[in-house]
Amino acid sequence: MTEIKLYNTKTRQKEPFSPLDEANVRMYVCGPTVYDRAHIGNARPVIVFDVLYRLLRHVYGADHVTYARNFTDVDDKINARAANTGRSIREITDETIGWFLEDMDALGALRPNQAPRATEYIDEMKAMIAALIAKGHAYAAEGHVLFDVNSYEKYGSLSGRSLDDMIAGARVEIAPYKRNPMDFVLWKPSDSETPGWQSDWGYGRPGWHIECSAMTRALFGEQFDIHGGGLDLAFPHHENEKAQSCCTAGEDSFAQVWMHNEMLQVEGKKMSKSLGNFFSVRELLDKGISGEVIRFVYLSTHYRKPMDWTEKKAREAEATLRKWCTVEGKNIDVKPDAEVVAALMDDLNTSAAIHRLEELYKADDRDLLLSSAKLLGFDFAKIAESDWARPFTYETPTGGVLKEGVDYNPSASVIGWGPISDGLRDASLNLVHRWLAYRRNKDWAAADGLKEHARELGMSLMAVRSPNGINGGSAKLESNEIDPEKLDALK
RNA sequence: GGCGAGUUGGCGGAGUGGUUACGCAGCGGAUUGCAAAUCCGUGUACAUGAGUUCGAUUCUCAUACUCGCCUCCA
Repeated sequence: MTEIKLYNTKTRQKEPFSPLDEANVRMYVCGPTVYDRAHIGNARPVIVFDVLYRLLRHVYGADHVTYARNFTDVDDKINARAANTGRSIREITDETIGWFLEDMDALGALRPNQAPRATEYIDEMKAMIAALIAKGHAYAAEGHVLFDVNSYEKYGSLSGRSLDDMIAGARVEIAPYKRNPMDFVLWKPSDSETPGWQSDWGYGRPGWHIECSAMTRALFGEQFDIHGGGLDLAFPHHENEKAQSCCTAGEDSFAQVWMHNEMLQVEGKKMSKSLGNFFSVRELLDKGISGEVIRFVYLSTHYRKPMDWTEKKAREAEATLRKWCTVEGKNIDVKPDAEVVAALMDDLNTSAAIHRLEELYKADDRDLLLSSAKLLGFDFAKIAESDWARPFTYETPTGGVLKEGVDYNPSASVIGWGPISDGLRDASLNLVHRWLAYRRNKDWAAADGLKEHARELGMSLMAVRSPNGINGGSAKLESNEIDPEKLDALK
């Protein structure tokens, strides 16, 4: 068996993946802070690591992979949202978690085995903070507990930074109680307005980074295999997680492989609220762009390259998926194509895997196409049932000559995507017949005029040959929202 | 200011020390009243300069440009 190779941020190279325990491969991915709808950038790690999860399950067996993704449900953004809306924190976080799962389901992402919430692991965090203090890696000051970066020699090694460089150009918070400007908060004081827990260092709440260290410890133990997340988390979040964990359990502890997906842009620009190109997964779905199309666009770019979300890519992805989903296959138990698997094993080369799907499509190997697509998280059978991917065609019976040289009964058809109203169908078929009548009379000007007007409404008229040689016609609808009365009014 | 990534044909996007994916668009032909659809055919691209090499788009160095992170952010 070929081995999986993954790019490890820690070593800056692609290396063979060998799990600590093949019977229980453990992967942890940083999940969202739950205060608002997931934006499309949030979806990238979800989709990327979903593919990895599927691949690991394929290689090691579905029962031998544990995937955990947390919800950060204690955070100042959440507090602010609660203060602004007057709603309780729990209400906000519960609702947001529901949205998140719903939206990610739509993208075809499998749910992780574990979805720990930070607030359920406060005791573990406190224990870890206490351990760090005991070992001299952290200190309490003015109600805060801070991690002492100078106490960890390898601080900065994950993200490739040195303390001196960072301090030199730093934009860090200078606080009087910090020994080093880069020291980061493990615990901070809460007042009556903010959520908090009693601790040895006073009433307070955890800093952001400690939750991942504490939760992986609780769920996975001191060591686990893969830790994933967006590249923006590499520093400071992951650097700090690593420092916390390694200072309590040794340099070999915590994640063996660190993986980071590159960022996402929109139409060539950084997605930001100020540019107005900031939108949520839900907004995309509501616009009629299906989750599978979104997934396809994401997977056509390698995860370690910046990905540009564009309308054009979405349209192309939709066309491709429609094309592939027309294939019928029954035997979904067939093993996925070896080349698709090999592409994924090569540091998740999803783009190459998709290329291979195109070849399988062209080779007309339907079972293999379906089973391989499934490994990428596409269920073609299901997609084929969805409105956007389901073609509709209505055909009148094949035409015939009723009276030689005088009467025609040409066949007419209407084709398009998704559901169509009877009114639109009938109006379309009528229009086809009128067009065919002009053609029969060789009134090309009238025929072409009608065709042009129909095109303006979103309908393409095409001549087709019936098997018996009699010309028929077909109307292709670009949209099923065309007003039938407007079609009837066309001359 | 610090750190990092990238620059491939019209667009998107893999990949390789010598045989140069693939998709979309385009072009030519068949076909068509004209089209559409379909079928057949078609593209020698790898930022710039230098170096290593028998040979580099692929390795090394420099330059330019783009982008990201360092601040809540995946």
